Amino acid sequence: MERNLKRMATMQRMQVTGLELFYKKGYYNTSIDDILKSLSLSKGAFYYHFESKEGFFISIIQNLIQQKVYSMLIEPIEGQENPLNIIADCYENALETAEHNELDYGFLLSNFITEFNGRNAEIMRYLKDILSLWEINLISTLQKGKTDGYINRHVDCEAVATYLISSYMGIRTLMVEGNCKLLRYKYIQQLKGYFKTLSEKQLA
Amino acid sequence: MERNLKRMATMQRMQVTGLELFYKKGYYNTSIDDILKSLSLSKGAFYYHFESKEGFFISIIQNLIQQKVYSMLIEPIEGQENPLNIIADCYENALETAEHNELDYGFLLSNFITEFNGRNAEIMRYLKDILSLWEINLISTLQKGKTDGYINRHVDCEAVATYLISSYMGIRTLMVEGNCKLLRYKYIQQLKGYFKTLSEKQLA
DNA sequence: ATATTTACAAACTCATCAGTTTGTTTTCTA
DNA sequence: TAGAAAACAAACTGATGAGTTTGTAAATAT
Repeated sequence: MERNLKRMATMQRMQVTGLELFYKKGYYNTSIDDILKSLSLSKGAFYYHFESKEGFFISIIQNLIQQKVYSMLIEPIEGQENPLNIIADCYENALETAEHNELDYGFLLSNFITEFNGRNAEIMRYLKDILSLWEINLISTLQKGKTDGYINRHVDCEAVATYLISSYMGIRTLMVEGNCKLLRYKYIQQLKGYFKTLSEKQLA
Repeated sequence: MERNLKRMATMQRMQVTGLELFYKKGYYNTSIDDILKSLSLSKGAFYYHFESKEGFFISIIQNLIQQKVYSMLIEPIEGQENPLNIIADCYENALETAEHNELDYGFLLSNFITEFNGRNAEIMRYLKDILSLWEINLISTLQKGKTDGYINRHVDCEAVATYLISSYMGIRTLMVEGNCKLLRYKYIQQLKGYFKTLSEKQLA
């Protein structure tokens, strides 16, 4: 019993450190040795727990990235109030987190999609699945917003979801350089302006 | 005289093929040998013309990427008409190009910024400069739109420029997977809706 | 025509990396 | 408490990659 716990602990240590380094230096530019060195572990330990570098990364997607995207970007959006307000708050919150250099999992997703596109179809599948999950949830939240009278009935919810995800990824790419705080402010300001066009009671 | 011409031709062949492969497989995941093999050239040829892989890539930025971003995304925006319409057309045009898998240099920029962020400060500087050029041009075009009475005077042009660049990068990231044509349609549709909030004569 | 520079080719160096093998210690089990 | 399985460590393998060295044919200069 105790053994299984230790096993899980070691695996998770590797995954957490692995994700950190993959994020900082990129997957292809990070060696297994880099990860092991920063943990004072050996190759033997790694290949005892994981079958390959690719398998290791897939386990990171499933155990860390997917969960975090869900808890930071998907789950907070569900609610009874005006979805446009909730989404704006959620985005602002996520971008503020990103500002303090903590891991932003929405950005991670976009980062890795960029890195693996055309290079590893297997890993791309897993990443795209998370993206789809996010998209589907946005769409249904927006549609509920229609039913509840917050969003104009002529709005194309799928298009809005696409636009929301793309602009989020884009602003995060921009935030890697320059004044994050200012960028976040500008972005949220424009986002809210955009949301007004979707609102049921459009301003005159 | 003839010699210099040959020199330039060879260098350009390397740069064009290099960019193509760097784009497809990523910088760190593409070896000099990959490029040389597809050109039937040798290491000697490469290191005769370029001092290093990094120097080679910087020359690609300066000779190919910068020029193309300018000619595809910056220069077409200058004009006397309503800048919002021109920008929408320019974006639609660029996204249509991207759909047919031709090189989209705006996307290239965002791609490489993602890849080099935190990994190569030198190259990042060059990439960020191009981004700034784009941004500055967008801002001044939008401001001219104010003067000419196309854009509402309360609009924050810098914020709009940020929003425009970020959403473009984001939508291109999304377009690497799934239905490009549909994505483009949705995106342009929402963009135009957003533009209405910036317009001088707001719809009732 | 000869000497020299240019524009490469080919083979090599040295570091790194994913994955293997073998050996050792710790922990659980019977 | 012996033995077996688990959880590693350490050294190795084979491939690849950036950059170097050496050699050579053709173009150019003198």
